[in-house]
Amino acid sequence: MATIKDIAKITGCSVMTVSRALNNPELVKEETRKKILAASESLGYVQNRGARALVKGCTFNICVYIPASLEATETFVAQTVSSIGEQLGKRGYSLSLCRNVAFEHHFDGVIAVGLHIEDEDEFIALSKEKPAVLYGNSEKFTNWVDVDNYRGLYKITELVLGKGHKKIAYIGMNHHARYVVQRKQGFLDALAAHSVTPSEDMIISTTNSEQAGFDACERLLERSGPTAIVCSTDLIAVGCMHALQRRGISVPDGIAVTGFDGFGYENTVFPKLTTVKQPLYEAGVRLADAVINIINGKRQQDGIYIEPEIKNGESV
Amino acid sequence: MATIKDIAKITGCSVMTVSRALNNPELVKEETRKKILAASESLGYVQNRGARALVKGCTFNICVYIPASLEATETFVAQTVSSIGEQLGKRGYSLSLCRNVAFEHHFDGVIAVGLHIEDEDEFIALSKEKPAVLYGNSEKFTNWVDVDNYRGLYKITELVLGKGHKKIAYIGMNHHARYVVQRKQGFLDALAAHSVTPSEDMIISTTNSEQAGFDACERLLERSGPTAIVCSTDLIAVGCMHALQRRGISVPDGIAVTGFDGFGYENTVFPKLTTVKQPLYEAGVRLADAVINIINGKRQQDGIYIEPEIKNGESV
DNA sequence: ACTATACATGATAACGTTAACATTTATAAA
DNA sequence: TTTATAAATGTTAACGTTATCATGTATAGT
Repeated sequence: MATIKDIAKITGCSVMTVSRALNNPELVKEETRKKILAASESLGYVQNRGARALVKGCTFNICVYIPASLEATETFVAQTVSSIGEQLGKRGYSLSLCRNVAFEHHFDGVIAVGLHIEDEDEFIALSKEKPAVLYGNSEKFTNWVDVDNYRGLYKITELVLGKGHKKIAYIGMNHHARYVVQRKQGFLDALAAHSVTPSEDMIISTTNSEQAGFDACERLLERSGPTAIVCSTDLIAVGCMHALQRRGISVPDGIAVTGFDGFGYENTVFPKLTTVKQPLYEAGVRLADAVINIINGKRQQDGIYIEPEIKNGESV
Repeated sequence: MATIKDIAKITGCSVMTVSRALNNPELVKEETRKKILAASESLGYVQNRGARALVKGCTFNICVYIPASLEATETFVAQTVSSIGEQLGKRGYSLSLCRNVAFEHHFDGVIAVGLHIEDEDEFIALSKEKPAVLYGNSEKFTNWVDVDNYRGLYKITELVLGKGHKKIAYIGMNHHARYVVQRKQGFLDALAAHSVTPSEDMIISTTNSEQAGFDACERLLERSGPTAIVCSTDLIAVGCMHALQRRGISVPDGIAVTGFDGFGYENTVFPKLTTVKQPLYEAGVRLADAVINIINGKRQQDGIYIEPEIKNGESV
């Protein structure tokens, strides 16, 4: 592998001039600079990040932390990681995936994906020492990027309301996470804004699975008579649609159904599910940019909400 | 950040002894070693990979190459990347995602995911200089890891045959990739092994989408009368099932359907789709291990086929 | 006790790069 | 011209680690 020494030898100038020509070209006379750039090109020179990191005191490596409880291959995790990786690559950074809080690598910054609420304080402590960005919103900490789950559900609920529905059920999730609360609140606030009073027995909390959606839907059909079911995830919505189909209730004419996520499942049901698409790609880009910006001395940012878009199917 | 110099100062020995205690503990007297390890622990020492890389002449960074034509967020790509990342992390390596052939980072090895056949030669040339592993099989190159698409389709076709089906249709793909051919061949060979002659008009090639599956199924129903449809992907299978449902043909009693991929869509149809699950997690682990093994001087390996498992639904 | 060997540790230089300061060369001001 | 200033380039040391060679200290064999 060619080094700046090789370039210096060829061009007859010092390594320092070569270093300058490559990193601060404005400090080098045009003639010299051209000569050096040409030599660099012809040798296929690639900067040795290890050496640069050593003297600069940074690593050009970003740690992506994912709690052990989340599978690396889960759609949400995988797509976010891959998107972060792409953006980091573009900006000259590499990525180390960490599955436990004992960080074994040196890194210039951390991105936490799917952080548990219990681990938030520890993460905040870490952020005092290193640039750290959180995927997911937080009240204790401003440095985060998140999909606006509240707005997403608000928007899709408005869409449902716009079709004239008044008896709207909600199938939410029952685990302890901020987005669970926020999605539900988006639903409730949209109803309130349109002066629709939600009835207690039309709001269900369950786990995020097709089966749970199926069961919840059955319960809804037995005890209440909704004309629309707003689901907090696509998996739940898919379960719902099967339950409806099984009873011969057509969608959307009998009952309208909506989802949330847009990971692909929305296309596999008939009719296609109207859902809110999580902009995971954009989230990855924003997360990567956010850490790098902080590393480069930009002030810690305020939380960024990415507004998700509605993906129209034919289920409303 | 603590360095081995700090540890040396505390323990009163030389940096070299510290380095040895951490990397080749058997070369250091137990008493000294314990003292050093304790100091290392208490200082929260983490090895500086940049410095180590510099003197060792390697980077502890692996390049993951994905052609620009593939989205980083595509399920297949994202899950593979994330899984590779996890395994690399475990083994002390970081990862740089590259979207073009001009590698801008130093790296110890490359993993190519979704390499185009046209780019194979270039990749082989690269593999002469650096450890390189290909995801996907190749005839020109032994260093690959792949899901055994042939076996997967062979197995699921046998499953269908085992239920007594003789008139079995196949909906394959029409783009230029080895796995496309291999899946189809798996289907054909399984039929041949059971002395079933495939009829020309029951073999269709189309694109990988729900709509394409739907259309292909309609065509099949009009001109031939299959009792089972083996699909080359889950998306296609899902399209098929909708077409059947639309015509009131029950699955599997009217017509049996199978898929391939297992990315989650198999659970979103009713009845659940019987499919072949691509072991993407395992593939990622094997790919990461393969590069690292080559880096560590193990002989270039022979191609590894990972046998995919059938995931039983209720569609056969 | 005295060498020969194994074991344990230390000193030095090197990896490729850049920061900090030093020097040279060119340009402008007097 | 001379001096002051700016522009361009060079020298040296340092970042944290390990390879290599050198040295010191036990242990065993005679």
